[in-house]
Amino acid sequence: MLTAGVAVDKATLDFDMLFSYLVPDSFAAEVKPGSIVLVPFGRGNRMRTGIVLSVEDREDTTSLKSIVDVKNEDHTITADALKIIRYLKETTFCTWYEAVKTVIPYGALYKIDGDRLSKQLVRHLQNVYTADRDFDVSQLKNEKQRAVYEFLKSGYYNIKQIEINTGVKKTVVDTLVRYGAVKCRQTDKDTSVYSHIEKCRDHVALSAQQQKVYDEILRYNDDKTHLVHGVTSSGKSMVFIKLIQNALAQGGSAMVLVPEISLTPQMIRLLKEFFGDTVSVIHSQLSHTERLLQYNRALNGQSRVVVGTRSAVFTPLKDLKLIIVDEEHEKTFKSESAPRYNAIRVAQFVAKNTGARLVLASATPSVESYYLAQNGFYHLHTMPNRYSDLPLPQVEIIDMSQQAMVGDTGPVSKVVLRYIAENIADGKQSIILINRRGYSTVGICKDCRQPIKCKDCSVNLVKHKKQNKLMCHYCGRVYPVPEVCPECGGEISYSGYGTQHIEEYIQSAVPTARILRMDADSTNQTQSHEEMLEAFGKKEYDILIGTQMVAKGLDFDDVNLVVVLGIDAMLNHPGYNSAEQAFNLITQVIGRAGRKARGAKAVIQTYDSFNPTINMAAAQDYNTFYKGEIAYRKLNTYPPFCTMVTVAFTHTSEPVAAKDSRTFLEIIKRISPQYNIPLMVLGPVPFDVAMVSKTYRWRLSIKCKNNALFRQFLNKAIEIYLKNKENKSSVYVNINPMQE
DNA sequence: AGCACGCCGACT
DNA sequence: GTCGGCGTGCTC
Repeated sequence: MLTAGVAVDKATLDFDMLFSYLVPDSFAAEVKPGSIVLVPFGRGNRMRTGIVLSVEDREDTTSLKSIVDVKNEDHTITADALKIIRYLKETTFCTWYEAVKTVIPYGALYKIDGDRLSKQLVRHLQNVYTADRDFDVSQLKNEKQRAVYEFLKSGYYNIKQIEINTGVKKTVVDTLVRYGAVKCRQTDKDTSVYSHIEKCRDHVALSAQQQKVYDEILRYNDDKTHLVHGVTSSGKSMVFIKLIQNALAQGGSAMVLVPEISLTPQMIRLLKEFFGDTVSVIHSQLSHTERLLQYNRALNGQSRVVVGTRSAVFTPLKDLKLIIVDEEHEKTFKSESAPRYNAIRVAQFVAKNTGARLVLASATPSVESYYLAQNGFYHLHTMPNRYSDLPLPQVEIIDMSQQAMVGDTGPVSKVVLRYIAENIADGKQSIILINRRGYSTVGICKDCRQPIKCKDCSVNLVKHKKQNKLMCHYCGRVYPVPEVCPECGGEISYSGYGTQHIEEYIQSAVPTARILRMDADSTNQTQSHEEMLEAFGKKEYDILIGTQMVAKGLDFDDVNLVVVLGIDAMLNHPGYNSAEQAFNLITQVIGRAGRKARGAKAVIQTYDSFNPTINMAAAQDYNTFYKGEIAYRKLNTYPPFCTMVTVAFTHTSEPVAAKDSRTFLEIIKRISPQYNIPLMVLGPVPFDVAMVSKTYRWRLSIKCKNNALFRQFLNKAIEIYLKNKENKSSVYVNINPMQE
């Protein structure tokens, strides 16, 4: 009898497996790996969706339930996709269904409707409009019609784009179509803001430095990863373009992974300009429809270039020849929810499977990548000079305790305020980095000295002035601003500076400044991040104030001053890699200045002016930083000299989470001798933020060598833990987490 | 995660 | 006697 191995929805780690179901004869032709099926599940035989991962003929089929309904999308799981699903399951300790849903754009397309799977409303097509140039404009009746007609002369746009740009409703467009003034056609739905950019460039002129790196990368035909270490503004992007051209010329395709789509508009624009509509933009915000569309475009060879965030690594491009990971040090390439994969590791797996070249690039490579490159595991390519041969900005470190001694106690020192004013007077722009959003970062009672905390999370609430609310940055819960201390009735004093407060402070010190604030709160109001960056690029603002999102990959000609505020908190953050994170952030943001002109300046404010990390970042001295950091990692056995594995235990009761984590430690102690693997276990300890959304979190940190035997050992320990019903906490595993 | 089973106290 | 609260165990 024909049976299917099915990954079932809502299975949890403690009973996850591929469940075998009978394939009824009526479905025999339809059921294959990749099929979406409806299966009875559990005692109540309630219907659940599942995805078929394997089909086999079996003798003994007694006690198997049968598949009730089947749907096949217009794609099935490719052999490569199946490999990736197994890879995720094997290396990230996730469930089968989590792995499948991540790799393939399924799930929300069908809903359970009795004993049937029914397709939800899915639209692949949309109407786009353009002006008919042969139409006699004098026939148009009014101003609105003329405005729409003029706008549509520049290309094809959908209704939403027309509305945004002309302020006109659909009826006007319909009227124009009836007149014959505007032509309408149906196209694949692509809501990307970049969809209208057409191919307009072809020729790439490389500098000697760029050409050398390009040639070197192509010279090797082994399967080693390449690492390009190029200073900020060294012109890495054009090397990428030429590499992609090379891949396409061989009939292949290419993938570009970036940390965050909305913050890399310049990279996307560049790709669109060179490769036009063969480019697909993929990110986690896509709707299921769009994701499926892009997936199929890749599968059938319509898109040859994919640019996207970490999930784009799963795109099934045909004849993949090249994967580029830009800003490879960024922590967004690591997923912090299940499946907790690292897109760079997945890219290496994909590259190995497909024979594609993998190129990682950064001005500040992760310590791990650089170590591997230094030791011959990666090919290392360096670009030490800026493209324009302009010098890096001159960096000044301002000691805030010294400033305080001379009576300068503001959050932004008087020197910096003067630089800002001077820079505006010169017609130049400034970027100010303050890595905390909100207004005041802490409210403390003057009587009982207790900070005001979230009721559901163990973190201090942040005051947001514009909304006049206290907000929890962990769970998002919003509180009214209390008149007095909720504990003792004392007076509350708010302190600590977030982006909103700095914006207000600088505005009052430099009243004429046109300030743009960009952080997680500023996005969903009137402008998207893309639009904000575009407005700043058009010099509609003098100053860009923001969190770390202003540090990434931006390329503006007229930024001649960069200011780094509040970096001390980041350096003091617990975790073995806090120095690396701070070094990268400072170096990257300093690199935003002086990209097209001389005399650029950067300022770092700190209470710790002798801090070596700050000084090395100020000197843009990656190599010295790396040497110190790698020595520290080796001495203390931190990555890359081991793998850090967090095993987390979560429960609504803190003592239970604590007890269960201790129980797990005992299990590890008991069974590890049988495996004979090197291990170092730290903890259990509560997480740095012990409670999030009413759930307490404890963890063990294991230093190990992450190989198949270790994963087998850890799976065994988890199995023993879950088998004992006295253990109540949920457990999850995170391999090399980015924080904690 | 659900869901059903079953053991217990409470109540017409 | 039976209704339902929640602890427990199972899911092809």
